[in-house]
Amino acid sequence: MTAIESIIQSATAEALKTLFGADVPAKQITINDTRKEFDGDVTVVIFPLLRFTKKKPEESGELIGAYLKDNLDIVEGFNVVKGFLNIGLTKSYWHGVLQYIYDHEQFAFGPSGGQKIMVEYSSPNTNKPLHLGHLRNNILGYAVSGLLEANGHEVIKTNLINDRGIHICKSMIAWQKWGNGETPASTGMKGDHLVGKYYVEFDKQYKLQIIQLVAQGFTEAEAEKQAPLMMETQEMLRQWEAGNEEVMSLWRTMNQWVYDGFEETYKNLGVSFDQIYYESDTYLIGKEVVMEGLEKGIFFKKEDGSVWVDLTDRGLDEKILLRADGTSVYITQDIGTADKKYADHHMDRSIYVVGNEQDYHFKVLKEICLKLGRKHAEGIQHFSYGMVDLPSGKMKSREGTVVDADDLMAEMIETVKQRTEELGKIDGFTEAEAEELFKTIALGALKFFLLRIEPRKGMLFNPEESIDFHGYTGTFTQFNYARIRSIVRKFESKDNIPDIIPSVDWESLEMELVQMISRFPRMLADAGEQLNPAAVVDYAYNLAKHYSKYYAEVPILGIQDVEVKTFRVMLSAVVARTIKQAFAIVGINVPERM
RNA sequence: GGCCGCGUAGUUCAAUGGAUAGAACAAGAGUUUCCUAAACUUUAGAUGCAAGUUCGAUUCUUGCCGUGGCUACCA
Repeated sequence: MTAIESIIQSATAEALKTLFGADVPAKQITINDTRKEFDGDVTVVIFPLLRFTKKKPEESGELIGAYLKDNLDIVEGFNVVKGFLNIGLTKSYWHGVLQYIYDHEQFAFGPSGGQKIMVEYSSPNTNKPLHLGHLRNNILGYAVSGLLEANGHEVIKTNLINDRGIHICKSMIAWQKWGNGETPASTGMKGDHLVGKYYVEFDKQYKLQIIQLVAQGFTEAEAEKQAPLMMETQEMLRQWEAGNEEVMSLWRTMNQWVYDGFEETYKNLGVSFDQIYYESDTYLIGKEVVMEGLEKGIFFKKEDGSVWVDLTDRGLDEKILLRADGTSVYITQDIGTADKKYADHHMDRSIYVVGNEQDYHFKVLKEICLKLGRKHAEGIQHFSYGMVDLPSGKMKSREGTVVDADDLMAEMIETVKQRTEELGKIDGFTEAEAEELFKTIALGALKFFLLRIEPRKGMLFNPEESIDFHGYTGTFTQFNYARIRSIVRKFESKDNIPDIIPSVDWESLEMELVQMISRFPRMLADAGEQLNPAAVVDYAYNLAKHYSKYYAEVPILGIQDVEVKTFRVMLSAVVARTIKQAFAIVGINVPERM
């Protein structure tokens, strides 16, 4: 089905050619949806065309409008307001659109055969559990992946686990000293939380040592370096790099606890990965690449033996790639991982879902890969999103204001349960069905809340608002889906839904709904191009909102006329399908009853 | 200091350079013999400041003010 936009664009270009002898590329012609307060369905913006028509806006509009009416049988009429040519399309055109959409369930999705795109998201450290910030990352990463798939791209979802380095050694040291052999099994604690507990314990004890040392006359900086705990941790890191079996064994054990914990969280969240990379596997590749660059003279060595890259010609600074002692820094492993990812998949693009605090890091990474002449360099794209703040301010682990991901999900489910029971919404549900409903609503609320804001922007997470069920929420959208399903079930219990949508007169709300649905493909394409799941969520909500008004004002099953009733049910079914599809793309489920 | 973002109703968010800047929450006033009231209707309320480009600027440019991030041999 050709989009109405391009039909009008081409015809307008044709009109300009015929009437004024002007060659204007069809795509340059601006087409808008006609604003509600004017008559018409689509609008051609005439102002930019005046230099071709050499006439006043009104006159130009009239001439082009007349041409379109004469040459396009789907044009029923037109009017010109200032520089805007509003075009009304025939009823039979819209009826045909609706029938087409009804028949083609996948009408909004892009054709397959797009690019091969890797999306890396989540990428946690293994020293503590996931928190609210990770939640935004995971939900965005999953949604962006779905959005790209919906646009016909092949997506490889990956997770790069940051499983080595000083942070995990801190948890290990603390567990050795004060853990008393605790395990997830012995404590009943989720593995990631158990390891996180010892990370916190380390920090506590470490601070005490610093205070003591400062009291003994050391400066703060000296104390931080010389605290026995820190010395021990650094020694452990050296032993890890040397492959000390005892250390490796503890490392493997504790990391496994964390992986098991993460897996549970991912499962509850409903996100997944096609491949998991571990930094412990890739950081050595990074070192090799750096040495390669050094040999080729792309990088240089300083007197102390550290290796650097000079990016001043690209407007950036010099950046260290290997420490003087030969150990790698953060970007070292990223260079290696980028190589490995490409060797594994040969993708066209590689998207990194990482917070905007690392904007500079990814600029540097891309420049380095470019300097190295890597084929994958151009395809590196940092999907940068803003931080999540709380009403009380920034989340700070030191001040214990971090919102834990598992706790948050559990609390939201509990709130949904209470509210749902109060409203008597689960009469006739089995216990399993009820549990599933609570989860669908709670996670829908959470995901909608995190996705509704444009990724680039920082966001405020207000716990009370996030679990609000009214207004601009996932719950409202789900509710309208469930209402439609209820109607369709009732209709189907008595009548069959035909293949052909009855041709009846439309209410204005029905016309609005059809037009909204017809914009689904364009919305998906735009959102996919801009990597903006917020647009998808916004679309689904708006469709639900319009339907809600329709539902309140227009009787559906209550109407006598069978044709009208059937039409309304079929239109409703298409609305429901669209809401479900839009939500599914960004990872939100919908309930059949609620 | 330098670099990169962001400033829109009381609040949280929208608006490919297009018409009278949209929602939601909160506040006020209403709606249920009828398909799920987790609903609907309705009132009031906003582009930080100053220039510039343009037929037209919330959008693009510059300056100022405010705010956040980066500016680690942390990740």
